[in-house]
Amino acid sequence: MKEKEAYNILVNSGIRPSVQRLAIMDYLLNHRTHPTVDEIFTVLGRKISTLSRTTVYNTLRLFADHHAAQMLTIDERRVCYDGDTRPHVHFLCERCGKVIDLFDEPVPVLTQAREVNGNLVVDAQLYYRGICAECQCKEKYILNN
Amino acid sequence: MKEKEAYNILVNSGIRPSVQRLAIMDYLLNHRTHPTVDEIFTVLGRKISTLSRTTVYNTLRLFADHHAAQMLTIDERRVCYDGDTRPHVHFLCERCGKVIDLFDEPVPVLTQAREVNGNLVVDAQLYYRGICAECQCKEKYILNN
DNA sequence: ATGGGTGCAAAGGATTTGCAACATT
DNA sequence: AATGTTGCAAATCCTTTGCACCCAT
Repeated sequence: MKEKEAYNILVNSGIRPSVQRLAIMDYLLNHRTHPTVDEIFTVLGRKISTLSRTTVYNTLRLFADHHAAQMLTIDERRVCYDGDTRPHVHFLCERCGKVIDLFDEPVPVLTQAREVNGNLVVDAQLYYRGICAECQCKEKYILNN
Repeated sequence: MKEKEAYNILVNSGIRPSVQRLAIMDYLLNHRTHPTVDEIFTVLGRKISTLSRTTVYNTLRLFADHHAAQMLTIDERRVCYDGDTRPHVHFLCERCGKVIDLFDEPVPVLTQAREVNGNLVVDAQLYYRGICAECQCKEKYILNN
């Protein structure tokens, strides 16, 4: 079933399915860790031994262009991707670098392209930055010891 | 007056004013182009001949950490900075790479740190992406000729 | 056989690091 | 003297590019 899901998303987004593209979309759907190119390359490269970094770069960009995935530029160092295309807030922990989904925060919903001051808005992203619950715990622990 | 403004922002933000820091803050206040490190280095380097790229990197990061300027990660290729710390939307044109301020769009205002699901939110950024008015014009022109 | 897709190696660019020199208190 | 700041060069890391090969239609 799960493999079917990746296939359907690609076809519905107008992307020709290939072995690599299906594997990468499948990875996105099953790992809600907001993976980077490198994470995907490292993990999938073990299964598809010929997989190249270039293909991962090309594929993820293709997904983003076709709105089959969200490209996140919240981390200043590297781009990461989210297979969940529903609008939601992303939180970056400045300590550990983790990206967390926040589904209960209000987001500007952009169901279709919208005009603002003559500019055509195609995509919207709301980013929060701060310190995640886990890292706050660690810091309190260190202070008390 | 203008130089005073840069000075005041630094001191009020708890940043020791140095020649370089004042010049960089002054540049930010007088150029609402969302400059990159390279833009600032190139322009200011002509006045302060010893200025180094490293210092520009360090200084801008310092400003962002002290909330004396906003760090924008809207462009996946490079970080840029905004001297205007009022909350507002940033629009990136995917054609020409320009970043435009949108002050009339609703933004989640974050006057102070806020807790969301145990995570401490310190900063919020709302980014729009699309095609700017100018680039739309150009494209229509090309289509009709 | 044609166009799209992939992989490799090299190049390109942005950012960080290590360290010595310098300024400021 | 001590601390914070700066500058240079080298290193690092992410991403793109050019090109040859391959696969499917």
